[in-house]
Order: sequence, then C-alpha cells, then structure tokens
Amino acid sequence: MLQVAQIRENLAAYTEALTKRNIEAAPILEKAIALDETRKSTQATLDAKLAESNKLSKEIGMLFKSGKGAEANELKAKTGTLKEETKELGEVLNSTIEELNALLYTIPNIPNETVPAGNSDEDNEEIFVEGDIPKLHDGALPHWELAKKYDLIDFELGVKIAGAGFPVYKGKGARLQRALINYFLDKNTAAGYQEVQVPHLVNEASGYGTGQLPDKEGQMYHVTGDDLYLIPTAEVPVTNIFRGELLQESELPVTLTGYTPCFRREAGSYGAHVRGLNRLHQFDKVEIVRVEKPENSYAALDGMVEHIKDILRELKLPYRILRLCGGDLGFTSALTFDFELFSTGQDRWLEISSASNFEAYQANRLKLRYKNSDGKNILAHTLNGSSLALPRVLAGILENYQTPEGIKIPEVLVPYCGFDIIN
RNA sequence: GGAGAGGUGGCAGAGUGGUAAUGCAGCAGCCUGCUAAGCUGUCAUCCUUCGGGAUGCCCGGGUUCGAAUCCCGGUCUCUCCGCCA
Repeated sequence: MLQVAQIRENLAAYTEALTKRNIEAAPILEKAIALDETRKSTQATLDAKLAESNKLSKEIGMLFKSGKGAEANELKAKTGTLKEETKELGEVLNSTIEELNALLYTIPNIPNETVPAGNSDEDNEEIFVEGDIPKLHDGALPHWELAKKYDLIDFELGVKIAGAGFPVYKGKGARLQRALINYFLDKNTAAGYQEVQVPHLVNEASGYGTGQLPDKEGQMYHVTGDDLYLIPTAEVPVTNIFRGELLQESELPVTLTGYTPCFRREAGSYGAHVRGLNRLHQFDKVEIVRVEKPENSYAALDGMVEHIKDILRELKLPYRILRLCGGDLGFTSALTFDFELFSTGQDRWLEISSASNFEAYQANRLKLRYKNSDGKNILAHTLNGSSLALPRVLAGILENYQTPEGIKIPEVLVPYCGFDIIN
C-alpha cells in the first residue's frame, strides 16, 4: 500500500498519475490525508494524557515505597477520569487507524511516469518484437487439436477428475512440460537466481502481503476449513518469505526462482479465447522474484526483461513486449512489461510472461525493509516476473513447430526431453 | 487429535507487579603500526514546537494507580503420545 507521508508530499503528482488508471483519486487521497491528520492529533492528545497518567503512577509507586499510603490513595482517586479519557481516545485512535488502512488497501500503486494512459489491453504499447513467425503447411492446427492428435493432453479427462480447466498431460506432452520446467529453472539459476520450493497454500497474511487480498479475493481458491488460499502465482509465497524481515544492505539484491502450480478461479471467463491451454484453473509457472534497493529496481526490471528475452530467443519463438497501459496495469504494480508469444495455430498473441516493479508498494504491506549505511530502515523494492508460464509456451511450441511429419522439439529442449519429435 | 513447555530488539539472552539488563553483529567517530582490538556514541515504531512524549516483550481482551510479569481467549513453535507419506 502507499505511504501516507508520500501521499501528502506528492498529492498533485499522485492524483495526476492515477488518472492513467482512470481513477478520480483526489477525494480518496485527500481523505487518507485527513484521516491521518485525525490519527496524529488523536495520538498527540492521547500521548499527553498517558504521560500524565504515567507520571501519577510513578508518584504513587514512590509514595507506597516510602510508606505514605494515605497520600498515595489520595492520588489514586485522581486517576479515574484520566483512565476513562485514555480509554475513549484509544478507541477513537484504533477506529481511525482501521478506517485509514481499509482506505489505503483500496488505492492501487502509482504508475511509473512511462506508463501510457489507456483503458484496456488494446492501449498497451508495443515496444519490441523479435523472431520469425513461421509459415506453416496446409492443414496446420491449433494446439488443442494437436494435443488430441498426438495424445499429449486430455482435457475431458481433467473435467472428469476435477472440472474444466484442469487438463491431464500425457506421455510426451507431460514430458515436454517437465522439460520446459527444468529448462526454465536451469536458465534462471544460471542467471544467478536461487531456486526455492515453497508452499502452494498460503495464509491470509501472505495474501495481504503481496496484495492479492483484499483486491482479488474472488480469484483465489479458498480452503475454508483451514482458512488457507491456493496460490494464484509463486509470487505470493516467494515474496512473503520476506514479510516482516529487516535485511542488511549487503544481503541485497535478493534473487529467487521457483516452480509452482498456480490456481486461479477465473470466474466469468468463458468463450473462444479460453480454449485449450489458453486459460486454465491450474497451470504451471516458473517465477523469478527480486528484492532490490530502490535506486536499483528499474535497472533490475530491465535485467529481468533481458533475461526473459534470452530464453525466448533460445526457444526460437516469435514474441513481442508490451508496456502495459494504466488501465491494464496490475493493482500493485508501478510498471509492467508483458511478453506475448505469437500463436500461429490461432493467429494471435498469447501472454506468456509479465515482469513488474512494485516499488515499495508490496514492501510497505509486507514490512520488508533493509538497514542502509546510515542505519536507517528503508522499504525495499520488490519485483517479479514469469520465467516462464508453461501452458501457453507449450501451446506455442506445439503450434509453431508443427510439420507434416510431426512436432519438432526446439533444439535446447531435446536434451531435456530425450526425443526430438512428437509424431 | 491428546498432554506438557514455551514465544522478549537483526541475533543470543536476563528479567515473577514499580515502568525492558547484558552479550554478539551492524553503523558513525576516536585511538593504537602487527591479520585486529579497545573506547565513545548509535542501533524497534509513532508524534514533536527537537526540550521531550507515547507505544513496544506473539496477537486480542481483562484485573491494577501501575503488567514482559497476574487472569481469559486466540495463535504459533518445541517435546512426548496417537495417526501417517
């Protein structure tokens, strides 16, 4: 969440920046400042009363010690009204803080100055395109047909076991997916990211820490019996490793990578664009997460983008990079680059990665700080990116590498697969 | 699931009703010719008119003039038992 001190200092700039998200922010931001003023003045009054009360208590203690019980009892009588007043003020203070926090949770992150204005994904800015779009033979198929033809993925079987959006991968399909996971992890660790394996269920505090709660409550599967959430992305458990942590400056940057399944309810998403692997309730993803000093976070984001480019080049897949517009930017993100892969079988772009800088927005919720050289505790910046999301990369490989003889395996994956063609 | 013990600063660790010791690590300065030590300061959060003040001992309540300390509820960890990949 945003810091009130920052809101106060940058009111005009924040209001302006939030118009990119199509939010009329002025009244909300001003209310936050007003609530904070109330909080401060209530706190000041309360502190003064408490100081008085503490002083009396000390005196009473001294008097009892020196055997002046009568005088002590006299003083005791004075504390009654003070006690009532502090109790009332305390209640006002608590409800003010609660109201302020609830309000802050509803305010999204401030978009970076480079974020273009816009309403939807149509307004995203294409900043980079690379790779050749293959010319396919006649009778080329979309991946869901290929999956059936070569018996790689069984969508109906998944329906029987769980429901729509929970596919069963079989044989070479399963092996290809596992190959991709291992390849991604190897690429990430070779680039210096430390591999972690994390829980796939998280508690409520973790959901709040990275911002999925309360904003996206309905998008996560909720295990009500134990009040846990199935992770929608590894971002949640991996970033929450650092919830409440105070790091030494020398520990930064932190760079982690992890493979997890991801669970998303995707309520209300149906239609042609969700066929096959395009949109699932359960899918696999390899994620990279960084914790950075504020002054380094944008360079780190660029580094993540270059790293993902490198992977897509090795896989020889045609892709483009978009700078998300304000209307499409995630709630907690200040700047996001989406990677899209061209799906020849469907003749459209598919999102396969999203790399974001959250600046201090998550860190403020997480209470993730580091001690700088002046001994001050500074909120760190957090970043994450997919490197990469499995199903659509798998779909892209099936579609773009199909030939009349079968589906060729990208060269870098052959050692991971143990075969070079699916036929 | 049952029983018991426990949760104190970045870390370790005292403190059983009178207002959070000490050590280590970090940071700043001073000093000393020996791989570093010593000394001083700093080292949780908020407010401040920069004098201070308040909060903070897992979380939330309660008792008390006063709670890390006593009481109630919750939560997590550890040990033993049970179950079990």
